[in-house]
Amino acid sequence: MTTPVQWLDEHEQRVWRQWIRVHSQLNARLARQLSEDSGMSLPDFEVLVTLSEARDHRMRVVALAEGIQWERSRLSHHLTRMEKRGLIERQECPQDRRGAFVAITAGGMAALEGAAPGHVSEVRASVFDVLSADELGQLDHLTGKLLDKLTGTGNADADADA
Amino acid sequence: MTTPVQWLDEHEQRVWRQWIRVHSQLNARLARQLSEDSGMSLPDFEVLVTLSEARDHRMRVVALAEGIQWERSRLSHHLTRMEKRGLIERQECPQDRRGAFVAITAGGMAALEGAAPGHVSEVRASVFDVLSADELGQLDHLTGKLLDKLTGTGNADADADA
DNA sequence: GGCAACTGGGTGATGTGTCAACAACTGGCT
DNA sequence: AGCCAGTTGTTGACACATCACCCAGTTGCC
Repeated sequence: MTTPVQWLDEHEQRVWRQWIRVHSQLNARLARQLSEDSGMSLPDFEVLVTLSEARDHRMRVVALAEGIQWERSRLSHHLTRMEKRGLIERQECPQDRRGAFVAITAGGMAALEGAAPGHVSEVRASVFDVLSADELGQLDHLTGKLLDKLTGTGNADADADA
Repeated sequence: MTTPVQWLDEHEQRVWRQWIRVHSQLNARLARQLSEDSGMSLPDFEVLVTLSEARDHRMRVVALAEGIQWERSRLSHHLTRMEKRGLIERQECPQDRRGAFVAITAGGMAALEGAAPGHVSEVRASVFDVLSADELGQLDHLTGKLLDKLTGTGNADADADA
């Protein structure tokens, strides 16, 4: 069956490739800055930020995974590496003996505090300083719309007419 | 150093996290679709598309790396894996005996042709069908602006400290 | 010619992401 | 009580990315 495929037109293709390149460039730049400046990866940073915002600086593994939208096994592997470097530690959970807490260590907090300013500066310089207030609003709107489609309701075509 | 760090305000932070999530969700979805549907990864696809557009369906390794903006070693590793699966092949380059051509094989072309429709449909469904013509224009503008900043191809006359 | 410097491409080690499978535990059911 | 389904978190295997380094061939320069 040759279901007619609607290919991307020239404009769409240009935008699509541009979009992909923005992401990869931006990602590469942020990763390099963080790595060179603080010896930490973007995923490390994400984990540390989330833990640092949690009560008692610790969370259940599932909650952390949920918070940063990672698969459990990815998180587990990553935690193992971070634990080896002393950034976080695992703690037993008495309430549910299958479970575990992940806590940010003092060293992890220090690393985070050392890394944050440079990272934020880079984000600012690469993104927000480039955009006008108007453009920031557009970006908000666009990403919001795309995210709704991507996460919202899978197939249900409930359009949020805001 | 006591350089005052200008943190992201609430709005910027929301947009930033939204942006990151759009990227990771979209990537995950496209990767899964391609993998389940055609047993191929997003990077595989990128390589095959670029090769298929080349004259004689082959390119020098450097040119390919340049075209898809990869580091050479990443490409080399990836080509090794793709060669094992019969998607591409390496050929000697008589003009420069250090060099090599990479060519897409018949199997690679077939795989690409099998994969393309589903991939394009997914991109369309996840992105372009969601946006109005106006929004597409905004996205074009925004990504263009960001990319200029990231790659430094912004016009030289604008920047002071270089 | 001869030598240094560079370029094209590859390799190995290590960090990162995904999938499938697993043991340990919980909780509901009878 | 015993059984079974579901959950929590981990592991192993493998694909992918990055870094540092290497080798062979080319180029430039004397």
